[in-house]
Amino acid sequence: METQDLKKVGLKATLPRLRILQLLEHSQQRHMTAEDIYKALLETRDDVGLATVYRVLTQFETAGLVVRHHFENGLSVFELNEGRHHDHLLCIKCGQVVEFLDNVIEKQQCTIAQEYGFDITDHCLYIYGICSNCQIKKS
Amino acid sequence: METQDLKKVGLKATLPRLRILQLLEHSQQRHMTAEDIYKALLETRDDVGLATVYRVLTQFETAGLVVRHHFENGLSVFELNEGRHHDHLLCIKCGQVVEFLDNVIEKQQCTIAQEYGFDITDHCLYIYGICSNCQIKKS
DNA sequence: TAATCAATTAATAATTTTTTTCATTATATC
DNA sequence: GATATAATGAAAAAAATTATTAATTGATTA
Repeated sequence: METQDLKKVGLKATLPRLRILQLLEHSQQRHMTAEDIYKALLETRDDVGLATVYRVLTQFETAGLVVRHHFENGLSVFELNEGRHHDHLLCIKCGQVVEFLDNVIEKQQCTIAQEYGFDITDHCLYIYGICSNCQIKKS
Repeated sequence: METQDLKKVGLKATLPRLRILQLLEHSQQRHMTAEDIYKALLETRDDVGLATVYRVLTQFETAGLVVRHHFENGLSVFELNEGRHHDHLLCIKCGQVVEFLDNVIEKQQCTIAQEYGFDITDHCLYIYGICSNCQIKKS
């Protein structure tokens, strides 16, 4: 149950936190902006302030429940952290997001970091393109 | 001369545009925020409004003179586009930025895009870590 | 189960980053 | 050099995010 997930990371199980966590778990979109979440909660009559959404998401991030990304439009999007790291492939037409993990790339990143004497802490790779669907319907 | 570079892409050679272009070409930092540029111009008494800086950078971006990045703090940074694509390695302590290009990774990205039926248009890879300098002085 | 207390929230204000508007000024062309 | 047009600066507006504060909620204890 979500209440336990929150307790585990030292956060009180409050209504806003539960709702946001549930939303991230069950929403169609895996990747949501703070605004997305705020609106979704309004629709289900769970009136949670936008400031609270931001605050909770930041708490979730530091607690490791959630991962924050900056896709190239400059907006922050959040996704549930389900343990397994992955990178992203994004359609610039429809916004579809595909997650993938590739060993060749993962390894090569370590090699590169080493080469430059860096102690790697994190990385993110975004590939932008046009998905097969959007290729068909010519704009 | 920079005047020609601007004309070539269909932009009038105005003072603000020349100054910003020159700054990007000759500054120590290759990667600057709009604010950075604004401040640098103030220091040299070239009074260019912040709004103009943003406007010009956006024009430069669409003209292909400049590339815009969103590093993981969410800020936009701009760098001169000198033709050769590259990825970035960033020190999270001192902010140092290293540019690199790796064929293994480049090729693998195409392979992945293909695999998912995407027609790849662009990509960016940011590796975050601690540079050798910052590793020595323990925080 | 009620009382207590610290943590959390909503609401609002404040910040930060970026974009727009519009009157004024500069640029390129003739 | 005069003129038409495009670009600028300043200020205001928008958009995104963070901080403040008084009031409420959830957890704990009696």
